[in-house]
Amino acid sequence: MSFVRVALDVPLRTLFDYRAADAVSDDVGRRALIPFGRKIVVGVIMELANTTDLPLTRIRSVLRIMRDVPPLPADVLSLLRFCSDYYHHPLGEVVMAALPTRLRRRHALKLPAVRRYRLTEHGLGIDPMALPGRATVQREILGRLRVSALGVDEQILRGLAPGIAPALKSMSAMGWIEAVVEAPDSSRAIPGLIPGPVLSAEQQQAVDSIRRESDRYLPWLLHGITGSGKTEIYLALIASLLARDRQILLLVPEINLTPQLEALLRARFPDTRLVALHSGLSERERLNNWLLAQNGTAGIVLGTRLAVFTPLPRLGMIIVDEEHDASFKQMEGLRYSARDIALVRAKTRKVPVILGSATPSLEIYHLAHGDRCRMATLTQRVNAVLPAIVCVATRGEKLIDGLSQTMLKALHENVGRKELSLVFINRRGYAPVLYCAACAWTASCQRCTAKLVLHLNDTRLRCHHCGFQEKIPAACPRCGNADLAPLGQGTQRVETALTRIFPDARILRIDRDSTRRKNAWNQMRDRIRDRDVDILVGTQMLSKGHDFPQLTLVGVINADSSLYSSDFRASERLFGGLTQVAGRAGRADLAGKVLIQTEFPAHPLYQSLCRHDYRGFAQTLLKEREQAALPPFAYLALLRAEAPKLETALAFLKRAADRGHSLAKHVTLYDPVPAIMPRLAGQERAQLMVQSRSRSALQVFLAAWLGILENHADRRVRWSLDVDPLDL
DNA sequence: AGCACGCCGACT
DNA sequence: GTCGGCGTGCTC
Repeated sequence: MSFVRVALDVPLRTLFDYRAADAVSDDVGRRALIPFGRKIVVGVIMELANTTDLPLTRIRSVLRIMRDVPPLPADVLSLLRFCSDYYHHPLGEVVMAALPTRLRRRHALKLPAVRRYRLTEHGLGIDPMALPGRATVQREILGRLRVSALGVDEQILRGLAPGIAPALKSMSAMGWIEAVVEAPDSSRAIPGLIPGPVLSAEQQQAVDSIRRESDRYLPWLLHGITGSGKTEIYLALIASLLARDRQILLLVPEINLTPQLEALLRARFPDTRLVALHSGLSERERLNNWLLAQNGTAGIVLGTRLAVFTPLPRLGMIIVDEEHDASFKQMEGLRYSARDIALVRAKTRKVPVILGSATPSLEIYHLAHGDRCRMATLTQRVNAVLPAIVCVATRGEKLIDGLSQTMLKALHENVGRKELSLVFINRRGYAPVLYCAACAWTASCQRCTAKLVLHLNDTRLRCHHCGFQEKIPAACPRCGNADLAPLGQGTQRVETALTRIFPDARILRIDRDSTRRKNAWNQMRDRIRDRDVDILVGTQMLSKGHDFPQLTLVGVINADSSLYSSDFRASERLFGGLTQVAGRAGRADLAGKVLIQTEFPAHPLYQSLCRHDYRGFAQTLLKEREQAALPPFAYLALLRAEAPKLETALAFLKRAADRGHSLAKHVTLYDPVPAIMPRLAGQERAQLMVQSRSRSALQVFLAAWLGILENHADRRVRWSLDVDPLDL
């Protein structure tokens, strides 16, 4: 009798046994259609078995093993198992979350025809420039096909512009181009390569040392200051791997960053099939790209954290760009760190993994000082020097909408020189607080422990945590005073102030609100590139990986707010964030200057920042972390609980702690406390921290502890475990 | 999670 | 007399 053990998308820590007479070992990793309760669902076969622990009467039969796409390979299955064990999350949910949504459903798949187009003899003789001016799409296609003698995948062409499909049809009809239909795996050929800039000695050295060790598992921290050309290193490494017929997995923090990098990769490697994998794709694109990665056709997979689970038969290297970025950690459900999982995956596949950053996480920086991780360092900017960073003391200063005289003067001069300036505030909206001067009332969210943020362009108060919004009251709801005042600065307020102070300057605000409209961000980037802007006002969005070549002045206001936060990672993040914004200044041939307004110019963080001294600052923080037994010198887990009443959540955690104490060996359980934001979207939240100097002791404890917690579930409380939490 | 079963309050 | 509230238990 043969059985299969199936992973299902249910929050249960078990696999489910089914009868499957026709199952063979090649079916492990395949999807199966099965009856579950009174529904029919899709699961993934994790194991074959000859026996089962259940009475045979309870075993049902698999309806169909779905052999339409190849099975998940062994290394992905073991990675998913690892994830489930390490993050203590039900295996079924982990496995199903790693599949593209289309594959989680039972409907038959329409599999994409892999078709590429190439120029015919006739087409080769057509001069794109000789086409009528309005034939932009045809010109684009011809231009693209001219670069690649091998032809270009239809999917890639379709991505070039809207209206590609009909153009392909008519161009085929005219005999300019022809379609080549081929079996999925036959498209490999020696990839063409457009040479990039000549590498600096330092860059070349980094590339050489990584290349020397590229046949085994080895993590590399690529620590390169902003503007030092880390991307060129990735490209050089990618080129050598493609030449050896290997696939590269390139992970980036956010979708925002992919279009630029994607364009660069496509330009440099015109014959290599590159696929993107992120949540911004349609289900269909996601499935197609995933399949191209899985069957080995895609040479480069560029994706966000979810791409770390993609099957890659010829994987040769994993690159994690902006390794320190918090977006690599998923904050709900399976709370995994794609950066950490990338390390595990590289290890099982015996390939190198490159972790790039100008401001590495202390975890990785510390790791790179041991013998299990190498470090390659870039200390010089390509064709530029680092900007001068200067603190502007604001204590006792009179500020105009948050801006000091020094800042305004610098902006004035920079605008006069026709150079680009950036004012950075990490807060969108007009003002973070609406305040009644008569009775000290402030507008706060009914559902969260948070103040409502004043948005003046649509005259509403908004909660940035739960999305609640309402009209701005005409008078104080508590005392009737009609004189309500906005307190503090947001991007809109600074934009308004600058417009007033510099009436002739072209000012552009960039934050989540101003870029919400589709394509808005692209248009804004074009405006900046075309030098149609004098002053940019923006949030974090601006600091992540964007190059603004003419930017020479960066002003930072309200940086102090996170200086004395209760989160032990706050200063690491502040230093990193400020280094990243500062790094936007002074590229190409123009010197840059950075002004940071602060009440505490003598603070060691700012002192290190002004000296561009990441190393010194990191060493100070590491010493503190070691003394306090915090990561990377200890390992943490957080049991989070939420309930309608805080007392319920706290009581649950208290009971959990009581049950845990007897199990705790080399593990410390702290007292349950309310979360940083005790109420969020109407739910009250608390958390319990578990700490250990030993990762394995922590793991052993968590496994035993969760077993107990599951048997004492309180249905009023929703709880979850966060291993290696980033936010406390 | 989802969905059944099951036992107590206000309605056609 | 029933419709439906959500407590409890189960899914191979």
